Formats: sequence, C-alpha cells, structure tokens
Amino acid sequence: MLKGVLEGSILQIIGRGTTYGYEITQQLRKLGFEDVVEGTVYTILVRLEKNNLVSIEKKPSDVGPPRKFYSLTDSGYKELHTFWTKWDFVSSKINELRSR
Amino acid sequence: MLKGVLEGSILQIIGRGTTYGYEITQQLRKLGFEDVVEGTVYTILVRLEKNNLVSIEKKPSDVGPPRKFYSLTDSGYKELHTFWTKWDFVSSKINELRSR
DNA sequence: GTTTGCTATATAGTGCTACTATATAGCAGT
DNA sequence: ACTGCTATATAGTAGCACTATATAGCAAAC
Repeated sequence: MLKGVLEGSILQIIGRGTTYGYEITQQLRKLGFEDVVEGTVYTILVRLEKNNLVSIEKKPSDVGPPRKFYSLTDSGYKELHTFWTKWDFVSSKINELRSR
Repeated sequence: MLKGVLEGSILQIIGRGTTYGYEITQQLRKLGFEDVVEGTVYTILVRLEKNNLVSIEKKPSDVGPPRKFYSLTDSGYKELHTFWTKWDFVSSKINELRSR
C-alpha cells in the first residue's frame, strides 16, 4: 500500500528540514508506518541521490558513526510538488470511487 | 502512484455488481485513470481469481467474443473491506504528514 | 470480400518499488 | 567481553503495474 507514496513521504520529510536516514525512519514510524525499516529508507535515499533530488552533507555524530544529512535540491522540490499534485488527484478519485 | 490501489479499486468496482474485464477498464478510465489499459486489468483479474477473491461466469455477447463476468467471493468482500481500512489509515497519515 | 473499427480476452516480458536479510561501524554502559 | 542503541550499506527477492503483442467475434463501410 505504501508503494508510490513512501518516496514522496521521504521527500516531504526532507523538505521540512535537513535530516538523515535514521531520523527519517524514526519519523515515519512515529507517523504510524511502524514496520518501515532502515533498509527500505536507505535504498530510497540512494535512489533520490542518483536522481539528483537531494544533496548530501556528512557530519560527525556524538552517538554513533557519521550521519549523512540530506537536503532537497531544486529538482527535489519540484518532484515533491509533483508528488502532492498526483496524490491529490489519485486520492480524490479513490474517494469518489468509494462513495459511488 | 496507482501501485497498491488499483487492485482494491477493481475489487470495489466488482463489488458494486457483477461485471467483466473490458467494462472495468472503461469504468477506471471514466473515473480519471485514463491510461489504464486492458492488459493491466486482465493481469489483475487473473491474480484475483488465483487468490479466490472472485468467481467467474462466462456469457455470450452480442458485440464480440464471450465475456467473463466476475463477482466477489466471501474472501473478496473481506479483502475489499481490508483494502478500505488500509486506505483510510494510509491516506490519513499522508495527509497528516503534509499538514505538519 | 477484405479492410477498418470496436468489443473482448490473454499472456510473455519488463521495470519500478519496497521489503528481507545481513553486514559493518561507532560509542556507551554493565 | 557483551549488550544495546545509533547509523549506514547493499545484495537479493517479490509484488505489482505496465508494455507489447496476439487472438477472436462481429458489424459496417468501401
């Protein structure tokens, strides 16, 4: 069910402010997507990077290995906007289907 | 973006009344999912049948080859209900993510 | 009478996305 | 040393939708 929306959700989270993989996972879990695991998030982050939707800055951490902080690029913001447009369309259509 | 919701949508359409593949495709297009093609729908119908979510009755047609009419089985109705429960959950969480 | 067009089903092959499983690494407390 | 939390990484797998193509029945047009 998360297919097609997880990547958009991660873009949205990064768009709210620079963050890193582990924290993104925590936020998704807190939101309610409790069985999202690190592996899933990291593969998506690699894909986002490959598609130039995010930029990366590596910073040391007090509590573990260095973190890779992600920010949206211009393309990333554009893609995020596209995601919400699609979401609005699909979700309204699905709700329409249900009510008829 | 339709990943994870197309199958549920088809279950919903069948649940409203016995229908066949071609008509389901037309309904999805009319709803707004205009680039859904027959091939996609038929593969999903085959999957639904394999999972015992639908039952089939073949009937002749005036305008073409025989149609395969699909109806939901008990499992199908249960699955449809599960789909809407999941949809409610995911869509509310996505909207929550957006608004924060 | 064959060509075009709509209805209708079928399926092999492909690609994208998320999930599974596992490995590695840093640091802190016991 | 061991456990536990933080944190990144990646190879392999599976599910789902999409692409492309084939087949078939019928009707109207040419």
